[in-house]
Amino acid sequence: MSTRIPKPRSPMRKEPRQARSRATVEAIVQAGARILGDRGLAGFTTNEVADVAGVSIGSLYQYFPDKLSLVEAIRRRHLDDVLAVMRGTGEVDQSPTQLVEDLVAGMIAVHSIHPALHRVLLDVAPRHGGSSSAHGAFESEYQDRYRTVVAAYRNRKGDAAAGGVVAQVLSGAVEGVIHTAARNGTLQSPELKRELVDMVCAYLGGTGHGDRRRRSPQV
Amino acid sequence: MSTRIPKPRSPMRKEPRQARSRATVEAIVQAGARILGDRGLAGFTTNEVADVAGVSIGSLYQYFPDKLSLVEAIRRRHLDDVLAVMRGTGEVDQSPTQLVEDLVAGMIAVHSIHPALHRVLLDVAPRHGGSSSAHGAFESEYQDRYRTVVAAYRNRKGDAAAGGVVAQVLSGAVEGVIHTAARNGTLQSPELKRELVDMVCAYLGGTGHGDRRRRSPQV
Amino acid sequence: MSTRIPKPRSPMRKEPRQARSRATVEAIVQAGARILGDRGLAGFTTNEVADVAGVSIGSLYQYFPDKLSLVEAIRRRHLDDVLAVMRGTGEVDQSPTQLVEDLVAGMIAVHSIHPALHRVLLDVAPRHGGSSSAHGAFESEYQDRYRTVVAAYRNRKGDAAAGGVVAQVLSGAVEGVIHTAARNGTLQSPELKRELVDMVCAYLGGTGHGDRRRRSPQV
Amino acid sequence: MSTRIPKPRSPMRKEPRQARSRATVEAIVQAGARILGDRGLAGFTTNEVADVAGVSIGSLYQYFPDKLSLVEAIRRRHLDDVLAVMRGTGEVDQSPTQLVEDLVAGMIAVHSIHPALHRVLLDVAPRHGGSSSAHGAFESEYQDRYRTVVAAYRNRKGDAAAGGVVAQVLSGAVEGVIHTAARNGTLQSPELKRELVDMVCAYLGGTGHGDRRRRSPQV
DNA sequence: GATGAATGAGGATTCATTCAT
DNA sequence: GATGAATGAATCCTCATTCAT
Repeated sequence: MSTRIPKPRSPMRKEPRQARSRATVEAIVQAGARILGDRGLAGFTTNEVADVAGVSIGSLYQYFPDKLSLVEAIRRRHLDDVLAVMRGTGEVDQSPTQLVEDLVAGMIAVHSIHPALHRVLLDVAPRHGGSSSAHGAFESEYQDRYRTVVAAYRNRKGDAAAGGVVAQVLSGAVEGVIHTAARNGTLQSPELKRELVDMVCAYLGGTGHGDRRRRSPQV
Repeated sequence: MSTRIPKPRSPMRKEPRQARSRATVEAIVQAGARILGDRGLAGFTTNEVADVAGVSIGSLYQYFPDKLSLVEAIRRRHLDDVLAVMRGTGEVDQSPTQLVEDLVAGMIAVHSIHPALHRVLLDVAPRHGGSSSAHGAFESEYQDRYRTVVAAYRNRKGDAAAGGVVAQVLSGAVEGVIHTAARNGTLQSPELKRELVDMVCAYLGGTGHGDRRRRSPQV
Repeated sequence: MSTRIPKPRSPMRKEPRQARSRATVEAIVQAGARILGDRGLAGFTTNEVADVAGVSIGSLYQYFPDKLSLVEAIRRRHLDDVLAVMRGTGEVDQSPTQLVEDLVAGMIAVHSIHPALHRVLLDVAPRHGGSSSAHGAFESEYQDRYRTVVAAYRNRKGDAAAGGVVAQVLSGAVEGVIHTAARNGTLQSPELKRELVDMVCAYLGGTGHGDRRRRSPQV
Repeated sequence: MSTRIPKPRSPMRKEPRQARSRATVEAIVQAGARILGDRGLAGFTTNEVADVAGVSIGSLYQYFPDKLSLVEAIRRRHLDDVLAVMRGTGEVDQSPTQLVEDLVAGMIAVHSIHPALHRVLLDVAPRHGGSSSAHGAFESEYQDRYRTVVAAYRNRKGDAAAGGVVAQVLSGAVEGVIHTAARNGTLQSPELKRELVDMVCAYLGGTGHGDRRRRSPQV
C-alpha cells in the first residue's frame, strides 16, 4: 500500500452553463445512479457510466474530475431527493398517524427508482476534504427531520434534541426495512408498508421503556 | 494457457487437514472478514488479505479458488455466528421482554466484532451455483428464527407462518438500527440498545394496524 | 468483481476505425506473430507482445479481449497468407513441374517470414466457439487447394475428391519438410527446395501403389 | 525481462537405485509424456504431472531438479523409442519396399502411444548446457538412420553422406505426414500408411531432378 | 525418503485517467 | 467542447520450487 495523496478536488471541474452541458451532466448522473445501484461500488466503472449515458469518457471527465466526485454528485442528488420527501412531510396540519404514513410512503417512493442506491451510498464513505461537509449537512438535516417527526408524533415540539437517539433508531429502522424489502423485491407490497407504519407508530406511540408491555397505554 | 475448465468451483479448493493448514485458513478468513468489513467489497483485495493474514498470496489461493469463494467463506462464517446467537435466544423459559433483550444484546454482540461486515455481506450478491443454497439456507433459518421470536412474544405459537411480513420487517429494522449504529460508532451505547428493545417490544406488543394509537393493549 | 458475463468473445473487442488504431492493431499482430514463432505458445506473453509492438498493455486489451483471441488473429493472418500463396499457384497455364515448383517456392516464401509460426499455430488448438469455423474454413480450402494441385498434376481434373488422402499426405509432407528446414535453418537452401520439388513430383507422378518400383527398379 | 541464470543442472538429481524409486520415476515420466502430448508445453505443469503419476510434488523434485529436466527425460525416453524402431528396421535382408514399409509401420506405431508428443518435443528447444548433446546425439543417429534407409533403398551403401539433404527431406516428410495424421485422428488409417509408403518409395526410387517424370529409371 | 503446505515471482487482465486530434 | 485511443498502475491468479514435518 503506497501513500495516497488525494488532493481534494472541487466536486465539479466545470459548471455546466449551457443547456447541452446540463443535459450531459444529467445523463451521466442518471446512468451513474443506475449502475451504482445495480452493481454496487465494485462494479461501478466510469467507462460503463459514460457508455450508458451515451457520452464519451472524455466528456465525463470534463465534468467530474474523478470517479469519487461522480459518486458524490450521485449521492447529493439522491440525498436531496430524500430530504425533499422529508421536507414535504408534516408540513400541513395532520394526524400523527398520517404523518408517519406520509413519511413511509415517501421513503418507499424515493427508493423505488433505484432500490439499492441508498444502501450503496451509505456504504461508500463520503470523501473527506471538500464535500465531506455536504454529507455532514445531509446527515444533520436528515436527523433533524426525524427528530421533528418524533416530536410531532409525540406532540412535544420542544424537546426535539432529547429525541436524538430515538430519531437515530427510527431512521435506522426505516432504512433497514426498506433496504431489506428492496433486496427481496417486496418494496411495493402494501403489507410491508402497513407493517412499517405500524412499527413506527408503535414505537413512537409507546411510553418508552418504563412500560414495555404496553399494558397501560399512554394517555 | 491450457484448457479452461470453469466448472462451478467448490467454495474450498482443498480441505485443510493438518493443523498448520487449519491455522492458515483461519487466519485468512479472519483477515478477510476484517478487511471486507473495513473497506467494503470494492476495497477488498486478496493480496491485502494475504498480507494481513500473514500468509503468502499463494496460500490463499491454495484454499480458496478465487476471491468470491473467500467472500462466501466469510459470509458463511459470519452468518453462522448470527444464527448461533438466534438459536441461543429464547431457548429457556423467559419473559417476552427478556427474549427481546437477549436477541438485541446478541445481535449487538455479533456485530461488535466486525461492525460493518454484516452490512457489506448483505450487499454482495451470493454466488449463484454452489453455495447459493447456503445463503438461501441461512435466509430461511434467519426468517424462521425471527418468526419464532414474533410468535413467542405474542404467545401465539401456532401462527408462525402468519407473521412472515412481521418477521421481515422486524429483522430489517433490527439490522438497520444496528448497521446505522455501527456506522456512527454508537453500537455499544446503552441508550441505543434500550431504544431498540423498546421499539421491538412496542411493535410486537401492539395489536396491529387496527389500533395504531395503542390505546387498548391486547389482553 | 461485479457480474461476470463470459459471453463468447468475438475475436476483436473493438474494430479499429481510425488510422492510429489500425496501426496499433497491425503492430500488435506483427509483434505477436514474431514472438509466437520465436518462443512458442508457452513463451508467448501479452506483456512482451505489447512491449515489442511498442504499445501499452492496455492498448493490446483494447483490441483483443484475451490472449487467445490475439493468437486467433495471428492465426487468421498467417493462414490467409498461406492460402494467398496457394491461390496464386496454378492459375495460369503451366507444366505440372512448374506448378509444383511454384507451390514449393511459395510455401517456402510464406514460412521465411516467421519460420516457426506455422508449426506453432498447428499446435494451438483453435478456440472452439466463434472463430473455430474460421479455422475449419481454412483447413477446408487448404485441402481443396492441395487436391487441385494433385488433380492438376495428374491431369485428371475430375477426381479431385478421390485424392483426399493423397492431398492430406502431400500437405503433411510439405509442411513437415519445411518445418524441419525452418528448425535447422536450411529453409533457403536450394538443394532443399529441389529435393522437396522432386519428392512431390515423384509422388504425384507415380502410378500409385500398384507399381511401387516405378516401372524399372534400380539394380 | 530479467537476466536468466540457468545454471546447467545434471539431468537427474539422484539416480534411482531401488525398485520403488525406479517405479516412481517411471510413473512420473509416463504421466509427463501423456500430459505433454495432450496439452503441449503450455499446459504442462509439474503439479499435474505429480498428481497424475500419483506421487507428491516433492517426490517429483527429488528426481528431477526442475521442469525442463523432466521434459528432457521424456524427450530422451521418446527419442529412444524412435531410434529403437529405426534400429530394428532394415536389419535383416529385405526388399527396399519392405524396408520402407517397416519403417513407416514402426514410426506410426511409436506415435500411436502419444500421438502429439513427438511434435511437441520438436517444438521444445532442448536445453543447452548439459543434455544438449543428448539431443544432438539423437539427431545425429536419427539422420544417420535415415541416410542408411536412403542408401539401402538406392543400394548405394557408400555414399550415405551424400544423401544428407535427401535424408533430411525424407525425415521431415515422414514426420509431417504422421503429425498431420495424428492431429486429425487418421493415424491408424491403412490408406494413409499406404500412401506414405508410396511417397517414400516414389521419392527414393526416382532418378532425381534430372528426370522428374520418372519415365526412364536410373541405370 | 516422502509429503504437501507454503512461497512469491510472473503473467493476464481491468479500469481510472489523460491527451492528441 | 467532444471524442476515444492510449496509458500503466493495480489486481487477480498460476505454478515452479522449497522446506518443515
